Amino acid sequence: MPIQRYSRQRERIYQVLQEGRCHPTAEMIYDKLKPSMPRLSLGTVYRNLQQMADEGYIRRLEGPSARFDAEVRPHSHLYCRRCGRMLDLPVPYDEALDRAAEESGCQVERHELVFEGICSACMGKDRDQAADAASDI
Amino acid sequence: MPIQRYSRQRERIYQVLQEGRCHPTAEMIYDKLKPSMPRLSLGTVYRNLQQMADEGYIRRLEGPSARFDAEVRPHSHLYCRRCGRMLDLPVPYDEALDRAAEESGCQVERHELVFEGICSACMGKDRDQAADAASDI
DNA sequence: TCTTTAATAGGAATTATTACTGTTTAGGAG
DNA sequence: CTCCTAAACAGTAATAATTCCTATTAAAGA
Repeated sequence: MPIQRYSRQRERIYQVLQEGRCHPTAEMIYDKLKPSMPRLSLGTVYRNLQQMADEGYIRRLEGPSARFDAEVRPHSHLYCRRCGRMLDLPVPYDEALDRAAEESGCQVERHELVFEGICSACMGKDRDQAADAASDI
Repeated sequence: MPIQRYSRQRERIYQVLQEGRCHPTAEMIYDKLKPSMPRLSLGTVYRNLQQMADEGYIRRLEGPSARFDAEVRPHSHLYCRRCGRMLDLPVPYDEALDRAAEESGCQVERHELVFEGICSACMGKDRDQAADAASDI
């Protein structure tokens, strides 16, 4: 995991993530490691998770803060990583997905489908300023 | 919208949600209404959004706090509303969904599929204590 | 071993959200 | 129409989640 430098803390954090299948929060990881690493700080956990997520070694689930929608009917969303907006997408709700998920013994009421990418508006801007294409917002 | 009682504040909050297609955060709604409702408080916005979401008049997107996963390969999740856990689900990643989403002119890199329901473990508990079935945790 | 600088610890600061308390008001009874 | 009561509000305090800041520690190349 060649991020920049090896660190005991990051290694242990990654271990915790690999061991349990529970998608722990930063705080859960902190609590788990604290006993064996008394000097560990919560900031370190957050920083390393962020870093590993940026590098693609782990995945970060869910967005930053809750958002709301007046449209109750299920529909999917696009999170534009360029402008940060959350847009509606006309991808139809596929109930078959729910039934497929229930194969594993759970009971599904609904699902949320969030795409990540660049919205059409931002794609347009890109075309105008092709020089920016390499920049990493 | 027969929640309990009519309130000007709730009406206006709902209006904002219907007008803009931007899935505003609670604070964005507050900022938008504050000029015309100088005594509006942020707590009122949060409370009414929560209330309307509970009643099903609006939808709340995204979960409570960020979680992390050591599994980088795309896979879907089940949020169990009973025990609050986020579990992996063996529903295969469907790249066709990304292509379908791009019909609208955006560029999609990946998607996140989160199911909501009751996990198999909690389903088991239900069977044991059928009396609780009616309770609303 | 020494040096350089990324990474850490610890705590302060920020942001998002909920909870609490006293005041206002919707809406039904008289 | 006026009065009453509980629901909803405003304002503020409290909590939770996350990031930022500064001095210190330590990885790893010379």
